[in-house]
Parts: sequence; C-alpha cells; structure tokens
Amino acid sequence: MATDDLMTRALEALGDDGPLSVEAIHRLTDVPDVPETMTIAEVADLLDLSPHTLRYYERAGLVEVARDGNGHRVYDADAVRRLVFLTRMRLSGMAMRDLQHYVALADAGEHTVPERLDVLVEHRDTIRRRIRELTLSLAAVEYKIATYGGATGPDVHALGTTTGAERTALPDEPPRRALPAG
Amino acid sequence: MATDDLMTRALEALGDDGPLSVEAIHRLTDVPDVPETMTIAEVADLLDLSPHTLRYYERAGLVEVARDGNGHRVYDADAVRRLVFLTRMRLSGMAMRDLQHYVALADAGEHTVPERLDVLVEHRDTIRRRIRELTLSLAAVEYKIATYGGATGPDVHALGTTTGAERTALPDEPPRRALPAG
DNA sequence: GTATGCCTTCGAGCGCGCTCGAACGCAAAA
DNA sequence: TTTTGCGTTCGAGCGCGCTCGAAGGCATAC
Repeated sequence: MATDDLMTRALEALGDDGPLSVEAIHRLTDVPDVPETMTIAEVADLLDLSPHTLRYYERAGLVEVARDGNGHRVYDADAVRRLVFLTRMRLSGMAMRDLQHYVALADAGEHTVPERLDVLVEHRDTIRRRIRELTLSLAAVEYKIATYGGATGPDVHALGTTTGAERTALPDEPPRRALPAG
Repeated sequence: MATDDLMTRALEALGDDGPLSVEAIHRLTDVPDVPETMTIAEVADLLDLSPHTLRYYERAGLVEVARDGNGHRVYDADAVRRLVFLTRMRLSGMAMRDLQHYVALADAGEHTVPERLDVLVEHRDTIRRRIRELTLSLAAVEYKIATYGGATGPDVHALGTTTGAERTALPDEPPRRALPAG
C-alpha cells in the first residue's frame, strides 16, 4: 500500500517512540491544512495514495465528491476530512466493508452516533488485540534470533528485555538434520 | 485466517498481558508434543489450519512431506517443527515469498545461517515497526472515541494513559455538518 | 457388498484492496 | 495548430493467501 508512507511520516514526525503525549496525538489527529477545495492530485498527495485509489473509494461509496464544469472532481474540506479519517482507519487495519458500514451510519444522521461509537470501540479492541499478538510474535522471533539453532540451545541470557537480543551473541546452529527451517 | 485461533490460544495460555517472562516465551516457543509421525488431519488440528492449507504450503515448497503405502502424507517431527515455525511467522505477518526464501536458505545448508539471521532480524524490525504504527493508530482511535465529534471538542482529560478512554465519559457530538464521517 | 470416511491430485475460484489500460475531454503552452 | 498534461469513465487484471470441488483410491464398519 502506498499509504504506508503516511504512517512513516507520522512516526517520524512524532519521533518514533516516547510516551505519546497529548500534543503528539493532536499533531497526529489534526489535519494540517484544509484548503477550501482540492483537486484529486492534491488529495492524493496529501494522503499518499493514488488518484486511482481515491476514485476507487468514491466508487465504493465512502465519499461523495462534486464535479466542476469540466467534470473534474472537487474535494471540499468535509470530503478531505472524511478521507483523512478513512485513510487512518485503513492504515490501522479496518476493512473496507467496515468503513462502508461506518460511513453509512454517519450519513444516516445523528441518531447513529452510539452505533458508530460501538464500531470504533470494537475496532479499538481489534487494534489492541493485534498489538498483543505482534508483541508475542516479536518475543518469539527475538527468542529465535538469540538462540538460533532451535529449541535445543537454551541461550536465554540475551532475553532480559523485550528489545534485547541483537545481532551479537549468536551461537552456531547445532548440526541436526537439515529440515526444520531454523 | 483460521490460524487466528492459534494466536488466541497462545494469548490465553499466557494470560493476555504481563511482562512476558522467559518461561512464557518457552511455553510459546516450545512445541508441546511432537509424536514420531502425524497425519495431515493431526497437523492441521495442531496448527489450527486446514489440510487444504497444509497441502498448499507443501505445493509452495515450504515443506517436504513423505507418503505412506497408500500415498497419504506422513509428517515427521522435523516437518511438524518446521510447520510450527512457518505458522508462527505467517501469524506475525511474514509473507509467503519471504518464507519461501528463508526455507530455501535453510535447505541450502549451514553456510546460510548468517543470511537467515538477517531475514529474521529484518522481520523483527518489521514487527516492531508495525507495533509502533498500531500503537499510534490506537491512540488516534482512542482520541476519537473520547472526543467524538471531531477536532472541535478538546476533551482530552480521558487520555492520561494509552489504554484509557473507555466507553464512559463520552461527550455528545457537537452538531456540525453531516459529511465528515465522525 | 457397499457405505463411510479420510485421504489423494489437479486446477479453478474467491475475497480483498487496489491498480491499470483504453479511449476520450478540455485547456493552457509551444 | 498541435502537443502536453491532467482529468474523466468503464471494466478488466493482479497479487496474495488461501479455499474449494471434482474425481478417484483405500480401508474399516455394517
């Protein structure tokens, strides 16, 4: 996905780690510049996705976009804001169909606010779960890196921290059969 | 993916959070029971994936599996161990083609150990990056849940911790225009 | 004997999220 | 006037990771 770059920029802008201050979240959440209207190229540039993808999102019913005299798309501030939101959700792993559902709710009016919040809360839980999964996987990979050779060599000393286990202390793989990939 | 269940079980077995002790990682990393040989159904059961998927992995060149007199697959301990590893890597997001590369290296002999470690280290970094991305997304979603209605309402008080912002204190959405999905 | 159940191979199909190409329109620049 | 550059619509294609169905083999259960 081309939009990975968006996330890269966000991460760099926030300084890669640190305790995620409120201001950082503001910087992350607030849309920097919202001109009155934008062309498809400008929006594509802003969100680091292709015009093709923007048209695809429109076809999928995620945004409505007006046309000018030449039939060219004119993105107003609301459309851009919605696309920013949608892009963020896509980057965090929300499926197209869920976004379609959410957008349908949003377009249905204020009375769907509780249901929309349910969707967001559920997605929040999905993200949390995925982070836990990845943390587990990370530990496993680090363990494998540290003890490379398989379950035989218990060189666990490098596992003090979750971020330990660098390319240093690497025991040679004990020569067993060739098959088990690692 | 059916194998999500594997991860679910791993998470439950480890107790969902806590500081990821060395024993926990052992429990995560060690294969519980490795019988001499297993049938495709048994392996599928063990790894929570379908026989179809196991055959697909074999077709993809990720494992070699012997046959018995009836032409049925016989998974030996090495094959099972490799599949456990492969499944873990898949769950952590490694692409099939990368696994194919890794496996080719493993089959090429001991001299590829450094290159294999490079692959693992790179994948470790990918996982770390993805965790950071998701953490950022999580913060954004939590922020949106807490301040539902958009950037207007700065109800940031619920954002003290990254895991704060529960379904409680939810300000009503300020009535602006309908479009910006949220 | 036949029915069941699990296995085999092979190739096709699917759902997702884009991604692209063809054929065309309009407008400002050379 | 022609070229360039950016836009349009429509529908097809792609890469990924499975997932499935058809047609058949073998063995145990009834």
